[in-house]
Amino acid sequence: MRAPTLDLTLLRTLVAIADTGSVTAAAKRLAYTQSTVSMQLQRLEAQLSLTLHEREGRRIRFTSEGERLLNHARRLLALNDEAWSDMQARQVTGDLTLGIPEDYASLLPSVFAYFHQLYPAVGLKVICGTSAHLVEQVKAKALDLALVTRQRNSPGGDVIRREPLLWAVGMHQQPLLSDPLPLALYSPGADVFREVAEQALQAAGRSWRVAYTSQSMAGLAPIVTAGLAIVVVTRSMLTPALRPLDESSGLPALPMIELALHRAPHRPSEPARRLGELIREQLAAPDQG
Amino acid sequence: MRAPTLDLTLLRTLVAIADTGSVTAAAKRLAYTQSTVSMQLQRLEAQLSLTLHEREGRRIRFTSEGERLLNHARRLLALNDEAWSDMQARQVTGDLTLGIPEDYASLLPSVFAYFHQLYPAVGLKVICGTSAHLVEQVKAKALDLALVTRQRNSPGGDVIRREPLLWAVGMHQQPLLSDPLPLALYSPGADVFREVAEQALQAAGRSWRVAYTSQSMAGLAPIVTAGLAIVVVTRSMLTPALRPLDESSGLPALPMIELALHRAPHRPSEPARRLGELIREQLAAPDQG
DNA sequence: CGTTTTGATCAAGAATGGTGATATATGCGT
DNA sequence: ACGCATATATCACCATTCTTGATCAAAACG
Repeated sequence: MRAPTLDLTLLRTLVAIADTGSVTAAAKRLAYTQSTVSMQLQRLEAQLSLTLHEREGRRIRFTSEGERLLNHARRLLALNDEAWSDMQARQVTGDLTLGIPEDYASLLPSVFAYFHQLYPAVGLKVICGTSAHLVEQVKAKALDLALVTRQRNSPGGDVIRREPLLWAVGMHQQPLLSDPLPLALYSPGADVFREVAEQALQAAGRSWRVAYTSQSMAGLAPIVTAGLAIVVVTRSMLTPALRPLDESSGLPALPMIELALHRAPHRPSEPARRLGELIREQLAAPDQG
Repeated sequence: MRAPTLDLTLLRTLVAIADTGSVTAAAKRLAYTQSTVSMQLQRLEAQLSLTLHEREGRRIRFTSEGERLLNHARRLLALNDEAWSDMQARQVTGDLTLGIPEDYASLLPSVFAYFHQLYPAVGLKVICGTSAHLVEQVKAKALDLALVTRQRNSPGGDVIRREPLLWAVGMHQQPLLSDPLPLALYSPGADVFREVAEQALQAAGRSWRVAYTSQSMAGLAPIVTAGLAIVVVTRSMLTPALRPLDESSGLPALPMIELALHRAPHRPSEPARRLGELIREQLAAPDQG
């Protein structure tokens, strides 16, 4: 007496029939013939010695046993698919270099951790640089992927996420709304942040001066928290030391910027595809209003 | 490209190999030949294009992929087995009569609910009576099962559970320890409770009188809660209106009684077997100290 | 009504899975 | 070191199972 074991293939067929509502459609979806699906359904019923379906005219109706088995089947298949893709993921090997602007680093550690869990055999290297520079390196195939602020003049890549730009000032400082406005600028979007800010101010009839510049937010932090200038940041770059300014500050609204993922021009390696998908999934959700 | 589906049969042998630590032992357990199990393992590896095991000498070692798949396999098989037995349970049909002493009814409603969930197609009838009477009816095949207090003179049945007997008195009453002790007796154990109580009192050199009798605890409740007599109950029969008396009351300790399940003498019907097993499982745990 | 679509059934061929026999390797005792 | 006992891998063969294309019946549709 051997242990009773369900055939997941048959359960998948059952689910397909339920989803599509017809044997023929299920066959099409599963790339079987109609007769195969018909017989699979019978086989399943025979194995369980149960009646799973009835017909009223042409339409199929599942018995209560059928419905019940469908529940089991869906759970079982979900687990199967998860197991399968997990096992396959462990086979993905190779090396992979991703470029990001230094100031986006805070966005990604959880993604890296998850990626390493899924693909432990992939050697992932991350390098930092300005968006413009990274895009060049991707084109030169020095990088597999780069997650950058989308440049006006290099519109390639897929938009992963839109983020609002904000004016921000040191947490305990009053906004410095003097004229000209003292700006601190840095590089994550290379010139994008600067262009955007200057356009907005110009349109609002404000004058400004670039009081400080730096390669990264880290370099500007002391100046900004000291209240000597205001910066432009994305929402995800806000730290406890920064306070965003809303419309009541009188500063012009800023447009959204786009995070774009650039892929090397040749056919992407499997690891690169996977990481790309993961980044898209993980970063897609928030802030696209 | 068809949806990738694991073969649960192969996963089961994988688990068997892991459990037993050897291909041959796994084959024995699963009633396959050794060669079959060996090939099944290879087939599994081939389907996943993965190496799941290595050998060090004779001993088998699973690779990290193998271990990982084992986790998936165990979960998948657990779900499979649950699904299978659930589906099979729905096929169990028939009628079934269970006898219980009225005062055990409180013990069983959750069991009945669970039973009905598992075996919705079984018509379950419950009848009440004294333990002695129920045992007779089982012998006469008028009942399929009876859960009774085990009688000294009818020792059949399987012991499901042992329960301590307790002296109890109305919640707000002082114990009536007058001499002779006024007892209220009723029938769940037919004469068992009475015999046991009287023996204990006699051994302790106490005198007593049977102040009240009734067919069920319900009939005695007013008298006991009024403080006119003390009763003997099992722990599971305690209600908020009853207060158990411990050794400090000076009453002699009472022995345990046994709950026994009697089955009709002919081969039990499938529903009867199932309910019997369920009762055993559900009632087995507590109070056997 | 005739037409079309859908599902069931059947026979046949292909593919898969299990078995026994056999070869090979490992561990163990003398 | 040698041989024996036990475990595993491999192979060819056979039985069973699975899929398919063809065919038929029944239902929907106009």
